Amino acid sequence: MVVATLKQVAAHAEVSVQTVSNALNAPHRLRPDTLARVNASIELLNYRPNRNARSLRTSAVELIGYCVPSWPNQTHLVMDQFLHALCAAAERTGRHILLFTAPPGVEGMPVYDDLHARRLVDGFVLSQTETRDPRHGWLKEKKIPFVSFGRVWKESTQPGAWVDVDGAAGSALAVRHLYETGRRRIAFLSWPKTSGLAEDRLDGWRSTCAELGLPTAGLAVRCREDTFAEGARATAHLLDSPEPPDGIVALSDILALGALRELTRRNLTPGRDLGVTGFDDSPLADVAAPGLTTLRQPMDEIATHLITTLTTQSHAAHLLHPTLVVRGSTAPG
Amino acid sequence: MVVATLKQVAAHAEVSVQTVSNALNAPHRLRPDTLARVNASIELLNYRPNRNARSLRTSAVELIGYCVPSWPNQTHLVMDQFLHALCAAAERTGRHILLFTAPPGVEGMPVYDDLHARRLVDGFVLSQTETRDPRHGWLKEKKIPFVSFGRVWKESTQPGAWVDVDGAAGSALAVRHLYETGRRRIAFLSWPKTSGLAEDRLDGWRSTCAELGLPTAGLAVRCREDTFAEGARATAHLLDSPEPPDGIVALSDILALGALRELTRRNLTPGRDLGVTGFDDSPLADVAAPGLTTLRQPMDEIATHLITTLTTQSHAAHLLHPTLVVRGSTAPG
DNA sequence: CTGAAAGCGCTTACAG
DNA sequence: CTGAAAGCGCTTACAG
Repeated sequence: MVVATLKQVAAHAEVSVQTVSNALNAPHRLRPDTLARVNASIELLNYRPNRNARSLRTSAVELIGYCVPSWPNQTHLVMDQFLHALCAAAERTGRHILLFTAPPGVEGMPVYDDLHARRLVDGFVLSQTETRDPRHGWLKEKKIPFVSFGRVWKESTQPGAWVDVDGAAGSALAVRHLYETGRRRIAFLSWPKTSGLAEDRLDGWRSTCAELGLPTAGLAVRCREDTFAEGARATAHLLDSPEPPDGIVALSDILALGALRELTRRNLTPGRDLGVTGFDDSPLADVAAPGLTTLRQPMDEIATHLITTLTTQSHAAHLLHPTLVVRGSTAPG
Repeated sequence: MVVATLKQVAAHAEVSVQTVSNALNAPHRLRPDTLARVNASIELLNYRPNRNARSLRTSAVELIGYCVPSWPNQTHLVMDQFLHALCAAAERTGRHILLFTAPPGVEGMPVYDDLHARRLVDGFVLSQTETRDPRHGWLKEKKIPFVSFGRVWKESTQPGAWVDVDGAAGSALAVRHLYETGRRRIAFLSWPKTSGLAEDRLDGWRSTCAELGLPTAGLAVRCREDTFAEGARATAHLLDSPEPPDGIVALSDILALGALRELTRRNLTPGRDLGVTGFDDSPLADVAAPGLTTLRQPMDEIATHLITTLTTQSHAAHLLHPTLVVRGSTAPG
């Protein structure tokens, strides 16, 4: 299919190519009648500006790189939600998302560098941020634009802009909700200490319990990995203790589902006998009987902040708040 | 960050830009010593070819468009697997995936057209193919390159190339596996008739049951939507019938999980009292107690075929085979 | 095997 | 308000 060029439109409208370019990029510079004539030609010839030519000239490709994560042991159940939100937010600014794969950590950085140097992307959205994530410093030093979904934890400052969801606030919402439904011994299912995300959410649980005068000693359990079996194992451990909990805040929907499974196995009814909450409002939450109360991340808000922060090259930091989606797993006890 | 250009490399190596370009794109044309000198300069100056300039000249962007799906009621639990495989396959040919959003059906076609006309992408990978999907014909008529993941069902021929997984073969694997573990009344949980995917898998169930001399009458249930609750409802209906089944092949992991829930609710043990299988090997399959036997789509193979078919512009059709992943839900009865 | 030149389709100062 | 010209960084026939 052959497409019209600026030159052809100019010839058709009997103006210079410059004027057609202005009609597109700075219409206020044209006299109304000229603009109308040019627009008519554009319409008639079904003209679409060649983005490569534009990018070559302006050295901006309007493409944002995003590394598609692949974890062997970790499932990303809300990735489709995130990607859709990110894509929609990018499109609202005339941009698009370019997907790529790269090894994790610093080993993947040459891939980022290459994509940027070859002008395939203007910058990057980072996610799956890890403790002392090496990517941020690396990109900053190379002066490659980026924004991070997730903080580099336990650092007062971190290189570059970031957007994140307040995990401690999430735990607080969960604990208070369980408290309001009558729970007084609320446990926490966590991940290994290496996860900053886990520490943040754990802190929220601990401080909120303290505020409400609830016990925490012996009620935090570390799971080895984010699996159903680990959630069940940790729950079994808690239930077998001398003073079992009546509420469980789990760090993820998967751990929470593991907890639900263990309850069911012991003929306990989630919601009635024990309140359970998860994190992320993944599709799982709706699938589990009797529905999992969970913390939803504001995906559209996250995506919008990521894109605007990246494209304005601001060094902003946005800490957003999750919301609690209440389902059967925390029916009043 | 300022990057070196071809011109600068040429000056440094004391050759013409043409020779540097050849060193990159047709190294065999250079004398070995010239090539070595040019490569040394490329290395030294850390030269990376500007892709926009290249694309402008060759009018190929090496980018493949993929529309990120968003369903209100349908969860796509293996999308991260699919996207990662697709991305990796594209990169093996020096290409990348560009993500975009578009309204479903024919209303979204102007978006596809625009992306192609503005040279943001060379072509498209279509997924979530629907019965009489209007996109295929539309793209073909516009001569926009594409390949479809999924057949336009119930048509002997369809516009363009496609790759798909044989759903009937999947059902056959599931039925035979259940048969081998002692099941003799195998039911099928389906979707509404509008889904070609559902009809394909249903047919496989029906014909394999016939081959094995198993009954099918009254054993196929249509679920209204792909939810946990619908799977449970259909299972309840089957279990309440005069002749309840001893095996269930579900059209999706979600329906299968619904079935498992209903079994558990009735104090039946999946695997022991009834065999249950799903489709897709989503993360759910590993999460459900006691593990869901399910049909895995060969993601890497799918992705590789999609990319090579699209980039070679062939009109190939590839029907791939799923594999059965056996877990506790079909433990011998 | 190597080089000079044209051109891909835009945008951007700069004149008029 | 409009236009002629240069140039973004490559590749591609075409000579030599």
